[in-house]
Amino acid sequence: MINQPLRYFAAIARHGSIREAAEELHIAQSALSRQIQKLEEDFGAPLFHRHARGVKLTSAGEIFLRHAQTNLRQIE
Amino acid sequence: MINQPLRYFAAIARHGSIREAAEELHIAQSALSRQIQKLEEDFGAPLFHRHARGVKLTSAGEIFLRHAQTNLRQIE
DNA sequence: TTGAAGCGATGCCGGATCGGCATCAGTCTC
DNA sequence: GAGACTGATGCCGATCCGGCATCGCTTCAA
Repeated sequence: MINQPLRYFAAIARHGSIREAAEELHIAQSALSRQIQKLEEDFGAPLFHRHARGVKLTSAGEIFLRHAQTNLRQIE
Repeated sequence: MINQPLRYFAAIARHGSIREAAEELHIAQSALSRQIQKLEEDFGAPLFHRHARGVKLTSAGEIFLRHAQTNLRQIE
C-alpha cells in the first residue's frame, strides 16, 4: 500500500497506543513499534513520547500529524 | 526515504524517460522500471504509455501527478 | 511491599521487497 | 538489414517487513 508509514503513524496518534493501533491495523505490536522507530529515524526527530500507559505526540509529532492527514486524504 | 515511490514517479514524468530519471535518481533503469510497475499495480491503472523513445503520462497519470506534487511539497 | 497486569522494545527468523547486472524484445534511424 | 536506443525481465544478493517469544519498566491492587 502507498503511504503505509503515514497510515500507521496516524492510527497510533488516534489511539494514543501502539498496541491498540496494531490491533486496528491487524499487524503485531512489535511490527508497528519498529515501523514507527523507522519513521522517526527518517524524520530525524521523535514523534511520540513513550509512557507506561501508551504514547503521546511530541510537538514535532503534532505538526507531522497535520501534514500526514491532509496527505492521506489526497491519496484517496 | 518517505514517499520514495512518488519521487520516482515525478522524476519519470519530468523527464518523460525511465532511463533519464534513473540517472537523476542514481538507481538502475531496471529498478525504476519495476518500481513504476508496482506503483501502477497499487494504483490500479497504468500511469504511463510506453513508447520507443520514452514514456508519456496517461490521463490518469496526469491527475496522479498533480496530487503527487502537492504531496511531495508538503513532506518537505 | 509484593505480585500481577499492561505497555513498548528487542532478539530471532522466514518471507517479501528492492536494487543491480546482464540480457531480451521492440522501435527508430541510417 | 545493422546499429543504437528504449523499457522489460530473469537472476541474485542485500535490505526491509512482520510475527512470535520475551524482556524491562511502570502501575495498581491486595
